Amino acid sequence: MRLIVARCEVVYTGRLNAFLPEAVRLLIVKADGSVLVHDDAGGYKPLNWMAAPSRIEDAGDRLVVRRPKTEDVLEIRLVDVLSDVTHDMGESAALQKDGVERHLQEELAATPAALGEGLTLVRREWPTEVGPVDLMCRDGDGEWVAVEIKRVATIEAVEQLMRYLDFIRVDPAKAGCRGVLAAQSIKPQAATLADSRGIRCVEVDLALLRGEREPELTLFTA
Amino acid sequence: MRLIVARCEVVYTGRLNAFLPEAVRLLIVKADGSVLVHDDAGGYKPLNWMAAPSRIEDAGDRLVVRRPKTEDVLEIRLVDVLSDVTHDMGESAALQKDGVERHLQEELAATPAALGEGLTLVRREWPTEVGPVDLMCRDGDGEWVAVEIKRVATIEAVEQLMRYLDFIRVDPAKAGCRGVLAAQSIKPQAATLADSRGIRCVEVDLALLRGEREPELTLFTA
DNA sequence: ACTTAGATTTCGCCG
DNA sequence: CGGCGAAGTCTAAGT
Repeated sequence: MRLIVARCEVVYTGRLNAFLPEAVRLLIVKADGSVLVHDDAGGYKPLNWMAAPSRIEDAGDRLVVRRPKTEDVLEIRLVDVLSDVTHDMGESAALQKDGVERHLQEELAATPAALGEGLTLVRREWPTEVGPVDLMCRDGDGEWVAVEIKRVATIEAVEQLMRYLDFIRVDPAKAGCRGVLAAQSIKPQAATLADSRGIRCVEVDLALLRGEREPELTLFTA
Repeated sequence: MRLIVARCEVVYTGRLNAFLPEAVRLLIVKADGSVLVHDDAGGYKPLNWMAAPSRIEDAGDRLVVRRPKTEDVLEIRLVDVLSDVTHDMGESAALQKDGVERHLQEELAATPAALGEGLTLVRREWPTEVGPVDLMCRDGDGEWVAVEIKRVATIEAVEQLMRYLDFIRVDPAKAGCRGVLAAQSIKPQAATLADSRGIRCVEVDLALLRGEREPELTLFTA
């Protein structure tokens, strides 16, 4: 990894055109060819960048980064190099995560009643012609219930569930299938659309779900 | 900006939990308190990070970054510091972009006739219950026309426009409202779906639109 | 290889 | 400040 701190000017042309006037910035050239231009503020997104794979042309006072097979070009004019060091970073190690949508699905699959009275799970990832439904359940009356799960539910989630329902209901045995949208957070306009489509919304909390199952678990471990 | 290259272990807890096993990585501490943990490969997204504003606790062999008012905590255990330098970056300079959807919308708002014979603009960002329509126009016969604008139009764009139309047409005065999808590039599947939904597709070219109005208006033609 | 959907999405605008 | 939509989205998984 090469780290350059320099007064520079940056031009990107490709899917759009972008220009950075002369200023002091951090340039990162990664081992795989990725190039990042960072400011001393702002979020994690670089001001400008080029993804790997790339071909880098280093003319000393000018770095030209091209992405093969595309029109993308990142051109960095180095006006004043304040620092230029290279580090060998050796072996890497992958990130481990917990708490993403899949985990919410696991908890709800284990406790479908949290989504409504008398709900029982039939299958996770129930396949339809347009993709898998997160949970397929039946309610106390034996009616089918398709559940779409999101961490944050937007209008897109409602449309996704509607697509599934359209195909599920083609089967006469499931013509009365209901839809439930479950999420940690549901956007108001998503709720509005869901309502107009006859889809019920349920806000759920992952920590709470895990906490609520704990007593049952202690019954067996005690 | 502080740049640390170190063998380290990183734990994030907040919206989810994430863990990075011990390895050599680049740590960036920006002037505004943002902290980024970068690997020597991969895109511009850090493996782990914390956005500003943050409070940083530096115990030498341990950096603890907290985000006030949230539960977010980023904890970095420094096992072996290979480099630790700080640079004063001085004044910043903002990024200038050209060619995004907004520019396309501006041009089409100024020249709605490019979308069809006799079209006149009524309003940009016309509000509906499920979001704003990019352009609301009327045609030569006085009929309403809702326009959705994209840089690249996919099936999603067609569904988005259909969503708007469903709500717009509830008003009897706009029951005959037509839909037009305008984009620099329209995916074949999107065009097919649009056709089946009675939505007209128009491919437009930003440079051409500008050329028709003011030949030398773009940022980087000089 | 291409498409689909998630993301600690981030970012910017507008209320 | 929150909601909504775009993004050079990126990225990983399934087909």
